[in-house]
Amino acid sequence: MALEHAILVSLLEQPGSGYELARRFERSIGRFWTATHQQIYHVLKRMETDGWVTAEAIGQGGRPDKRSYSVAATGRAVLTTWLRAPVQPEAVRHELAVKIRGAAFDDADGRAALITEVERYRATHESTLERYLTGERRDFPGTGPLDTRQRLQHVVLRGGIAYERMVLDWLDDVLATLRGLDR
Amino acid sequence: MALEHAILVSLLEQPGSGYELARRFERSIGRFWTATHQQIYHVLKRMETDGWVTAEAIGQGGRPDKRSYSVAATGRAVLTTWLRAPVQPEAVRHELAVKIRGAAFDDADGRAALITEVERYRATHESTLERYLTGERRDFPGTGPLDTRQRLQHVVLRGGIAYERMVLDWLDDVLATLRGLDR
DNA sequence: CGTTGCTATGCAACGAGTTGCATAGCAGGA
DNA sequence: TCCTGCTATGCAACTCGTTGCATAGCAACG
Repeated sequence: MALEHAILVSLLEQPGSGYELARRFERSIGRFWTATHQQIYHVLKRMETDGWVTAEAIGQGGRPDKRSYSVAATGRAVLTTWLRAPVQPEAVRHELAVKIRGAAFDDADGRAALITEVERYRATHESTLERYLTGERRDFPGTGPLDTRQRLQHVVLRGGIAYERMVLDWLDDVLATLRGLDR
Repeated sequence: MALEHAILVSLLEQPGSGYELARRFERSIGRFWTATHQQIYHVLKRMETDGWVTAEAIGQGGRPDKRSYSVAATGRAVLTTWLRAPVQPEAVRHELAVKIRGAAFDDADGRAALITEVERYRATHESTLERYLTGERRDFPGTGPLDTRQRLQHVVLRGGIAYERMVLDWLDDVLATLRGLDR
């Protein structure tokens, strides 16, 4: 429903091929909107048919052609309309929370396994936070004024950083709680 | 893939009908796993066929029968296996973040509309936080010891509270940033 | 020289989840 | 009395998204 719009924003920031978009979704955009390359190719095809984007084939010698996409006037209009529409409430899916409540119906062994899992999970969030902070130091060193686009990118990144810090604090709380149960 | 497990946890906490489950998903469980009544009825049927849950028909005079579900031994075993499996990384879908980055490609009018939207969005999160805090005061007043289930429910609720507080802080940051652009 | 991995795109099949609609009786308010 | 809303379940059609697989050439490593 909204992958189209995430793609439009990404292509406005920088035109590119489906493959390049897929890589951006693994990095920058993927912080707040995930998508596989399949889904991206599929949606790009439809967007091209509907005239939201235009494609330019770029030959590259031996390799298969690259199709570089840019946003067309129709796509820009669609995006503007969407931007002014109400924000839909997010569909929350937090598997770990389900597991924690489920741990009440498992034994001490199961809870020990969950503690190990939470520690592993915590480590991935810790490295995510590191990555965000590295990116922030690189892109927003605080020297010189920022334009509109950069200021908006920065505030979204700050959201990601705040989220990761909150998660890490909560996971410490979870670990302390789990460890306090079987003792 | 994991709605089954959320249902199993909810039914272990308290057996009930599809309708009752749907209402729980609007309230308690829905904090970290959303589902419509359609999806719940569908999955319950399959779980019954697979022997994960058993249903008991409860006649209610004139009204259609209620089918109250309980977790069977197979279902408990399935849940235990799942609880010990690695936690899958969450698929993030944060529409507002896409809109904020997209606002760089809209004009001042569009950004003014976005500010209004963010304010409305902020108000819904504020009332969500209020609801959580009210529930916390009611269910965990701090008098007397808690059993395992309650302690786990409380730590999940604390996660929800921390999340809402983080969101509110971030939305203030977003509003300040948006207001700083066109001035 | 073979294996691995990267760029680059795509099909086919499936599973997950939403939306609209339908039924049916009861309770309560305008 | 009519309308709204709640309990209680379900079908049908659709969209969204994932998974597995396939192709194809090139570069780098051992």
